[in-house]
Amino acid sequence: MEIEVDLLTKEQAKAELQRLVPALAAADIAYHQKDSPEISDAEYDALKRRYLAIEARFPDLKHEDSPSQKVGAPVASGFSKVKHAVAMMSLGNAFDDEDVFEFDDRIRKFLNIPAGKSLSYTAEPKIDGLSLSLRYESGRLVQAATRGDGETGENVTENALTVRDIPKEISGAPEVLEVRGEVYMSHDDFAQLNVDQLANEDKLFANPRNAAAGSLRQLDSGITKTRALHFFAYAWGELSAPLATTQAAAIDHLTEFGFSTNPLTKTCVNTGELLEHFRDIEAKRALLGYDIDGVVYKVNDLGLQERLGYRTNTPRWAIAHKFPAEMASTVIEDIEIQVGRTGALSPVARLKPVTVGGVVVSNATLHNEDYIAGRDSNGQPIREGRDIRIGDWVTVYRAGDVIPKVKDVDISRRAKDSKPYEFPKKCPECGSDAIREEGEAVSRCTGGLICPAQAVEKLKHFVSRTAFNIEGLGAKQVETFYADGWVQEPADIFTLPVRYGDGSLQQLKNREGWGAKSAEKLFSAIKERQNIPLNRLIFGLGIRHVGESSAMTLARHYGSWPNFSSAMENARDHSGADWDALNAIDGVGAVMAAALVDYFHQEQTRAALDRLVQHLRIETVRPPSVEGSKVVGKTIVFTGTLEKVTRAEAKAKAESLGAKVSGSVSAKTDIVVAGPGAGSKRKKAEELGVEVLSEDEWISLIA
DNA sequence: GAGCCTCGAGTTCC
DNA sequence: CTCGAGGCTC
Repeated sequence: MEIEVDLLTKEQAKAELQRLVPALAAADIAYHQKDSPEISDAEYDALKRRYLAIEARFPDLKHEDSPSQKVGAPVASGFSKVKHAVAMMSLGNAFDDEDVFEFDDRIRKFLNIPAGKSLSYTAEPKIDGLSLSLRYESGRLVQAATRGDGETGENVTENALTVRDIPKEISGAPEVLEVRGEVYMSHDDFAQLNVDQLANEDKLFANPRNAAAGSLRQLDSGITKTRALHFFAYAWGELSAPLATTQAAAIDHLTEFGFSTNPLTKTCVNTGELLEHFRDIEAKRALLGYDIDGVVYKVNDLGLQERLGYRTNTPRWAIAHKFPAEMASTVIEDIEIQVGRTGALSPVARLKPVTVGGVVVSNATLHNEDYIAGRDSNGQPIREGRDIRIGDWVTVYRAGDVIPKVKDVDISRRAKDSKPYEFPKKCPECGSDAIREEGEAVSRCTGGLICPAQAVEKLKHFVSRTAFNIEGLGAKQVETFYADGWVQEPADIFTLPVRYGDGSLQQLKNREGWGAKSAEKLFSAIKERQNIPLNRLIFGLGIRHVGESSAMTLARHYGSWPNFSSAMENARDHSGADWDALNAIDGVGAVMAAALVDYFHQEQTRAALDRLVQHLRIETVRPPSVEGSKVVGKTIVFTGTLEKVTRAEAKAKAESLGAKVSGSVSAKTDIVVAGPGAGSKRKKAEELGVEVLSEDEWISLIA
């Protein structure tokens, strides 16, 4: 008899994983390579489910060749997936000097460093290539992974081994060292490559970055080897021992290990020096021989970096100062309206194709009605109030070097008979009224699920990578399946194999792009996702105002589906204990609470939900298991003046240890941390018998 | 009630 | 990546 996963001790879990990994591997080989399964699908599924459940509960026991790392993928992308031990984050951006000053101010505020006191940074060119994480164990390169979405990348080890700048072995480094940097191609090598491509009648690369990315992601590492790729190291991920105490010294160590590091890396003692170095690099830009798109600034002291920590997607201690974007002129040929999953009507400009920053751009977002009219949401003029019309000549650029945007309109070239663009009052997809609520910027189609555009977009969201992530069922497939009447709502996805059985396999096979293999894969992917973590389910429903992050908050708070759904039902009148509890969750306000509760209460959405959940086994979610933390789940109130750290820092730290930080003392408060000057809150805490700690006591508690 | 910060939703191109 | 809106802090 198996023990419930939830009741396993860590030792038991470890032993069981050791048993499950080879069993699953053997079954995999038997199934895929010998084509003769040795265990039934049901048995295999049960093993795998148990494996994943154990792994989910004890993430640090994750086995190197865990089956969870092999789910789907290999055939679709050709590369296996790699979960980064330390996430590869993106950077915040600065577009002008003012943004750089604000960056410095923010950091000083957070760390409580007065303006007079020196705070040094490193500054280095931001290479326009693709980031790569190299893992060294005992000095040997064991794995190279692309950034991917930051959490999970692709395993490109074979290809990385062919890049000359990447050492295969290093000495003097910590036992485990993940080196991060940028793979890029020089202008000369890029030009030569395109000459060769032309000679071989292969397609040309648009720019060096695409060429580098294309070269590194070759399935045949023999091809990668012929491409002149280079690598600059500038950061690190997992480390078994610290490299240094400052960013600059750590980079020096990377150089000593044998990595190329950028020669224009400089330590600056203030923002003035940062900007000076920025202009210096900008002046040298054209002579470097490789593409850069800005300069990266990082707080030099690694201890301070650690204190600053991370926001959801970016570190607080670094920023990318971008060069001004390249501009181009073109004509707006048409303005079309797209309908999103929430019914939002978004205008998109169809442009006469034009090259901007090495890429041909033919569409640009126009955001909303006001943006076209030349106003921002406060009615303030943008583009000096010039509106955008079909037929206008406009300047476009790629915001952050990615998203095309319309910068300005050339009124002098406007046709005499041109008329202002009239924003539609009806949904172009279903003809329902489009309503713009008072005080809102977007118009929304009122058709709900009657509107095919909304229905399809909701389905796309449901299957998307961050929601149900059903391999083999992407946006394209959802569109055809919807058009064919196969899938109208999420529940239909799970009845697909049942309703059509082998017949649907036959139908799928007859479709273009579908073979027996991919059809089987799709059905097994669907089956696999009948086990779904609560947070992914909540997010996948696509309830307005409930995104990935809020879904996680809710899942952690309620833990299980029965808990969550009954609370939503009980709160249906927007009152009562469950309603109050919902509103009391940190990050949930009245708007989100109403959206959630109404979703469960409204007949249509509720019925679709009931149809869906009967196919699912919803996995419980627990708050982050913060090993050794003594404050998990505790509610902390900080009051008075904190002397060692700032308020923001204390809050971030407490939350990272699984505590909830609140502003006022109540019976639910567990600990009040009181600095000098604490008054009424301290008194109230004492009255309520809540534990009161000094700042020093708090620090030793969490040490 | 204003002002910050974070998140959600929508978007492009390879 | 950007903008707008929601949530929280001051």
